[in-house]
Amino acid sequence: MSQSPTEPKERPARETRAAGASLTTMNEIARMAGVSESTVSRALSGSPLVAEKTRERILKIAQAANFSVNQQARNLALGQTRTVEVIFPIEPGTLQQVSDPFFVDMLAALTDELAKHEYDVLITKSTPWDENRPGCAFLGGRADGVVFVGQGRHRADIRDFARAQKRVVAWGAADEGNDHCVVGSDNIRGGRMATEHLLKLGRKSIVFLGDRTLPEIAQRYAGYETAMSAAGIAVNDKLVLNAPFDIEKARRACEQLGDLFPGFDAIFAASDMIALAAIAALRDKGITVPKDVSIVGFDGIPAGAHVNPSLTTVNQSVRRGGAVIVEKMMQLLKTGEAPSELLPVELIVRQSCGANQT
Amino acid sequence: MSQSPTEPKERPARETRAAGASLTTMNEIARMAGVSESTVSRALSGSPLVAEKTRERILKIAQAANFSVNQQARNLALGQTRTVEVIFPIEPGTLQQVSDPFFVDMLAALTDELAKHEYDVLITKSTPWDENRPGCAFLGGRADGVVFVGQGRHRADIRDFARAQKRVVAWGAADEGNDHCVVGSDNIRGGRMATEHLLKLGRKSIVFLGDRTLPEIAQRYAGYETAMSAAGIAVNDKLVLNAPFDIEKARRACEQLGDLFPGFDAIFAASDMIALAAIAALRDKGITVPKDVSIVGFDGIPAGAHVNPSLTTVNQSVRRGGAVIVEKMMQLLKTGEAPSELLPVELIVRQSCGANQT
DNA sequence: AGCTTTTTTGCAAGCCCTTGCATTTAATTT
DNA sequence: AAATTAAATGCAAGGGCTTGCAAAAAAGCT
Repeated sequence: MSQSPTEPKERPARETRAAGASLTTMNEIARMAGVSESTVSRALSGSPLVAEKTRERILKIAQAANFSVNQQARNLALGQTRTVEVIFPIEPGTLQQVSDPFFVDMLAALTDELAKHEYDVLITKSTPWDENRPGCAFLGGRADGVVFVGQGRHRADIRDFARAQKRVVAWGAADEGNDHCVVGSDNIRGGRMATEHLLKLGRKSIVFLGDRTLPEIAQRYAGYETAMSAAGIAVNDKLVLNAPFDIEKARRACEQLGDLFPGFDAIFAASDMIALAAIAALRDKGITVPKDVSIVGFDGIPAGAHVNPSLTTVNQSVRRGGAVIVEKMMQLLKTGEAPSELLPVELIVRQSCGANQT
Repeated sequence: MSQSPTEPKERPARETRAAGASLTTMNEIARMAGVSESTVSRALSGSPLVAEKTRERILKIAQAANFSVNQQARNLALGQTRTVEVIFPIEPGTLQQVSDPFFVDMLAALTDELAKHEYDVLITKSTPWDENRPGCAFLGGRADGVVFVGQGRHRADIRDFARAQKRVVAWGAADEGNDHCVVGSDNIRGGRMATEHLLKLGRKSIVFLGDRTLPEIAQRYAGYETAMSAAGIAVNDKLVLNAPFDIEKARRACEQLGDLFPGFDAIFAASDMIALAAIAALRDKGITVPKDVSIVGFDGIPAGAHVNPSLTTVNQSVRRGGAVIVEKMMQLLKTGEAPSELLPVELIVRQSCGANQT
């Protein structure tokens, strides 16, 4: 029995189906239910175009067959992904910095908020402008938008990227140059609050500890500077020290504090982890916090309340930040644009500044 | 000019293309290059079936058009996703617990390792057996496999899930009952090491602090028990205290320690965060660590080295754990099975146990 | 130049869904 | 009961890509 040559020959189905994945397809469900694929699709997606009786029957069958629709195919058909990519643009090689509890909290917040909108979260370390890894998932059509958690040194890159690809929201320091959406804490104000608090406690020689090449930190520094000059105190360059985020490196950077002492009586640390490192370094030299030196940190990490001395800090509500970022993203996805937003910060006074001696 | 009715009518293309997404399709590139879609596909994927000259031409055009292939479509065609879902099966509502630096480090490790294999990472909070959120992405065909970071109270659920869906790797306490792949630290050994260390320092009344309903913690407790009875000391039930992971709650749980004192002279805390909370709680009562009470924690969080007193702890290499998990997952994806593995732990002696008085 | 062999290309089916429109079936109306 | 309207279903095209196989083009031989 030879088939006519124009008739397509039966081809053995490629055996590609992943072992654990949904074994059934809509097609099979349709066959089982004795209806067309379209009806199954509509039944499952709650379309009013299908009779209630039919829907129930199909639902039952689908359930029994342990079926769940293939989102990949569904999204392709719908021209969406229901996924947002979250990028941590940090130095390649080490993700250690992420240890900073800030990142987790942010990630948790983003995950929660996006889940509310039924969006998935795709995590990436490689940045889109990374030479070696050509594309981020967003560009590969695997995400509807991108969130940059922190702009770090990549501010210009992010700006360019955002300009080309729309649908970008970044956490960090807003900047007139951007026309993309940036959500961030009011770092300037936070820096000022911290510094003013130290000044109010009678401290005069305040060390600034942080990497000012990072825009967020630069802003915190700006606040510091403002407060100092408002108090009529000239900033002493010797007291402005570079300290990286990574706690190990920060600890090493803080070693020089010993030599400086007693040239200063307070520290404003650009992050809580840095504050922790500084306290440890001072302790090594026999310098006591807050007796000899007052310290204020920045971030409000949970552990800050439980260390000794407990950390006075400028708290940024990461939870809130995540919520706002997602809000902006949704707006962006819907309307095509979203304005930047600055989030308020608050000073949490605990022991390390010396205001509360317990 | 009327069209014949059998001829499909021109239909306006649905305008679904996301604004920022790859604007071009292979089709367009093909047209630009004057070749067929297949040739473009082959050219871009490095097939040897295409002439080098043609490939270069196409590559150039694609580059100029800022084209990148739509992974969603590609993966659909290939019957894969190149994505692994990472689930944190923690109590719904709060992801706060994730603040525990352990989770971030783990996530970082997983992301890094999976990236090496060119896999993406999808984060989920909702578990597959969650009533309200019917399916995890894996079941929706959006991932090739699932990693559970911690089994928590869901051990049975995870076991069932793993049995039904293959391609599951879990971090946590291995168990004879499982036939799925579990990677975890040697918690029993770690618990024993910590306890033995305290005993060696001459401590006798050792508090165990942790939630033994969690299998990982139960194992750490088992190690504690073993060490105690090996030393000929009966475990005093009054000294076994329930403390949750969350640092705030742990702190509250630790408040009762004050009343117990001086009924004990050491603490083995099931996690570093709990240890931190305990130290803070003791300090409130005027009890000093390590003078009055020795403490050993578990995890090896980075900040542990920099707090006061610095934490003696059982360190588990999360980095290593992540690498092994991914290794297992790859094996699972390839061969369909992978054996469980137990990872070694090490004791890091610092100040909180009193062995090192600086 | 004519034929065989090897390279390159293109065709079209398939991955698993969604959805506009035509068609069938059921419910109403006169 | 016939005609009209409404409700439920199916058909087939389409989303952007891959790939087996057939067809075309180029290369190698005699």
